[in-house]
Amino acid sequence: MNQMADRTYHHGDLKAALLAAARSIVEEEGADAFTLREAARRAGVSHGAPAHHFGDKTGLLTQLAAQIMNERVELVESAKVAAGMEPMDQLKACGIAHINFLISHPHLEGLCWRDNLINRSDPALLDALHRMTAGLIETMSAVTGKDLDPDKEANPSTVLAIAVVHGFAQMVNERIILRDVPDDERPFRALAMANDMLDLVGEAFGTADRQGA
Amino acid sequence: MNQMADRTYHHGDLKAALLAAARSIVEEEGADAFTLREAARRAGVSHGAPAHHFGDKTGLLTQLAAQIMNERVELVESAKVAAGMEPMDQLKACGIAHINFLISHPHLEGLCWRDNLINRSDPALLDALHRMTAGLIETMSAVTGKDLDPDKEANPSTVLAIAVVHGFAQMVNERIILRDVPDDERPFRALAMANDMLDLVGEAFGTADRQGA
DNA sequence: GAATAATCTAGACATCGTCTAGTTTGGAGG
DNA sequence: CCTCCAAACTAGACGATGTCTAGATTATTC
Repeated sequence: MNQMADRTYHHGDLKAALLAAARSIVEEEGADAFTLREAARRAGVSHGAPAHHFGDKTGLLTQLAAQIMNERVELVESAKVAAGMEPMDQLKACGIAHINFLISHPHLEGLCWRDNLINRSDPALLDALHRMTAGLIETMSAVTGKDLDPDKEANPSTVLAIAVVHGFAQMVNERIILRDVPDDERPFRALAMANDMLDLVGEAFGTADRQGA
Repeated sequence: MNQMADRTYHHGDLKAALLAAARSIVEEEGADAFTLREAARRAGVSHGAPAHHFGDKTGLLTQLAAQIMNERVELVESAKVAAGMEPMDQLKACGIAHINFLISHPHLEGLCWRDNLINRSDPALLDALHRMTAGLIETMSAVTGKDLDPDKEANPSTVLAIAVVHGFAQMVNERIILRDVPDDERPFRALAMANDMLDLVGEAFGTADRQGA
């Protein structure tokens, strides 16, 4: 083929190139628009090449999803550190950081929950998910004053926190709210709205430790 | 073909048969598993037949999605009526009804937000969505004592309510919580957890007229 | 420097959505 | 009752996709 004339038979770092191609496809056109053949085309290799590095389509997208999840966890952790020492400030910063990521990369986020496209049982993915919840529960322990088990997520406060963040992001991304706001204004408006909402939730957490667990 | 021997050339009510087939496919195997050809197979017609009634794949799934959305709205409205006159009771009943539907039919729910599979701008779909938010805002007006505009969704309380419900359902369906609970026990456990969570949220609404609900 | 493993190509196959041309049937108007 | 038209349906084709297989090319190791 012509397009491959200017490279050697062996690509060199095809694995990374395919992941990058996949990321741009998913980010621009959504997870459903991704095809192995298009990724191969963008990397300048034949349609069969990806199989050698990732096995199949699911394998490639699973690695991409793990990459994305870890990026998100790190962004949230940074925001938490930057928020100072006050637990409630940290919690809110985490919430805003999550929402900011989710509405900034809706398609990448969407990939991470698609059972038919990725392997949700992949160790790297489970690990990233665990890091995410553990970090939140740690913060939540400080806020409520209770010593919550980082390996157990099932207390009402923690569940509420995750639900609010994910639900809000979904509402923005699915255009359930802010439907008519121009695109360049949406992130700002969404974050402002998230701010108001999280303040409201904060009142619930303030009362949480008065009741039994 | 053999399977079509026992019916006339004209099916009679192919449109309904295809919608029913589509529903069972989506419900059992998820929206991604749906194919026009399989739906046609289940209805006992050729693979080209669906086009005449729905145009294309998106057309069929869009009609199915509208059907599902309307079912959900009606279930929630029933629950609200059954909850009595107390606004806070009504609000909680709505939340539980939403969550109950969402975790009972995760795949059907999933279909309703898939941009690549359905036409989110379809009038019937938009109408169902509007009915859903309007009903909630009505209830929310009674709870907060404020006269909220049913055509505007953007006040913190309402946003929080929708976010919590959708977020919680997503957490259950995506196995972020209750991952190791056996399937037959999950709905019960999930609803109990939803109950606790919604009680917590109730405090955030600052209901002055709340009386030991 | 040769043997072996890794990497990549190229073609095949089944399946999918959609298009087109042709066949069957129900029903309206005479 | 008959004719004729439009709606309903069939059947084959096309391009695209994921995956498999056999073979070609290159890196690496001994």
